[in-house]
Amino acid sequence: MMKCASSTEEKIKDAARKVFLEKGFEGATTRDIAKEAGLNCALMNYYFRSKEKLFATVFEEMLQLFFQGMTTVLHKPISLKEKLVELIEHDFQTFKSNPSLCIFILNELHRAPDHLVNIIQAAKTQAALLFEQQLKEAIDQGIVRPVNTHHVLSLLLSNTQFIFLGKALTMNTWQMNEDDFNTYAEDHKQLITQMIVNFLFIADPEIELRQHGSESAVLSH
Amino acid sequence: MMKCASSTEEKIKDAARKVFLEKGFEGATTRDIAKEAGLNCALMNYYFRSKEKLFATVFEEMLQLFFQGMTTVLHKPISLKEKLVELIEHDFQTFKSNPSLCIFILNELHRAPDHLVNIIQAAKTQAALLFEQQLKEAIDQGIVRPVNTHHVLSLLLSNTQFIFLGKALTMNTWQMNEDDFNTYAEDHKQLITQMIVNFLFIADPEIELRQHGSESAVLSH
DNA sequence: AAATGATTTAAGCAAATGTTTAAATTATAT
DNA sequence: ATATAATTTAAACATTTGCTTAAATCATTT
Repeated sequence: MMKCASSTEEKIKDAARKVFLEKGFEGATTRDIAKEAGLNCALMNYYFRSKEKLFATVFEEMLQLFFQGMTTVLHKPISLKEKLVELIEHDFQTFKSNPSLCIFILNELHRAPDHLVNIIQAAKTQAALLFEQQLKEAIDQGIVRPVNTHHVLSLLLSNTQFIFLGKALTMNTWQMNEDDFNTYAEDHKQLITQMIVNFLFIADPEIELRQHGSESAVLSH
Repeated sequence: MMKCASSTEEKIKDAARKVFLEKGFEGATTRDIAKEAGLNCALMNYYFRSKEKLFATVFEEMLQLFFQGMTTVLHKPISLKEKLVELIEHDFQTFKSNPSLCIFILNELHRAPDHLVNIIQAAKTQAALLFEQQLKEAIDQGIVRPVNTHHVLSLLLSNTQFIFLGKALTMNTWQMNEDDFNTYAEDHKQLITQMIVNFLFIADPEIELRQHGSESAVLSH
């Protein structure tokens, strides 16, 4: 009864993912996807009912993958500071291995806000609240500057996303090749990690001086 | 010989700007634009030769406007710190009054990198070098942490853009109305200004304690 | 092997798209 | 006023689009 359904289905999804990421929803055509998959274009509607449905499937899977990584980090039994560092690391890794992902997600957010909002709402309850609680505790303990969860998440996401959003521009403007860019991205990751941690965590001079040496030395006159 | 060319031309550009901003290049149709302008759709090709050319015109004008503001700030005879603050203020203002502008620009960067790159290259030589020089001087004087110009510009742009890129998501996720969002954006502006300035400028305890009171107080144990 | 149901294909449909055409209208110069 | 050139319009053109159809192919069951 079944020949190799899952195989073709996967081929279509793979092709769709690639083409949608590259050209966006409107920019991609069903024939583009079929060609990329090396399949008849009617198959697209046989397995998924429409371009819209195929897109939604691919999009949700991709977002799922992204959130899964974040959720894993958020659930780890580690300190808030370690969590922040790992979240930044995770985002950098994700977007580095797939630079089109940011603009793809942001585009969908602009095209059909409700779609993304619904997915986020579902994922939110899982682990974000845990993070929020941990942040609040740290604030209560006077370890962290009093700041809204939302602001913190914005800081993380904006600083990790942007570098990859502007990758083409950066490489061109500053005459970089792929290696140069990776070096630059790595530097920037260190920089924003330091900046965000320094900003959020209220420095305990005794400890901070040993941990961050040069950065904090200047504050100890 | 001329009836009211410039008037119709402007009407088309206004309509195109609006529709392109809303739906992007592929998402917008020539008929959408004609309808928005209340004009026959053949006029679009009479004044601009093609959809692509119309888009390029509108896009370049919009980018010009954005850079003009930045250039003005960069040319002001003020300190580096004041410049940073004003740049952040300018970007926030620009994107606040036109939230679609970020995604629009980033989209074009993804769709046709060369287009944007050429424009930027032309604008770059004007005022950015001036900023770079001022930054380097400050670093030499030990006022500012040794950091690349590019990193600084990334910090500015990423933190100002992101909040507006994710506006729809933010408002929905955190149940905000337009006023709430504006308040949040204003808060975030203050926060990132403080964070970036604190990070870049090497604090002179004597002065900093008076300027930033609560933030730096903790560092003075 | 024959029958059945799942999968794949080629062909094409209806609508939409960017663009052109040729005629109609309007403004301007003589 | 009339001729001329600029502007505007309705209609249509050729492609491209998402999607459907109906026949062909393949795998599985009996």
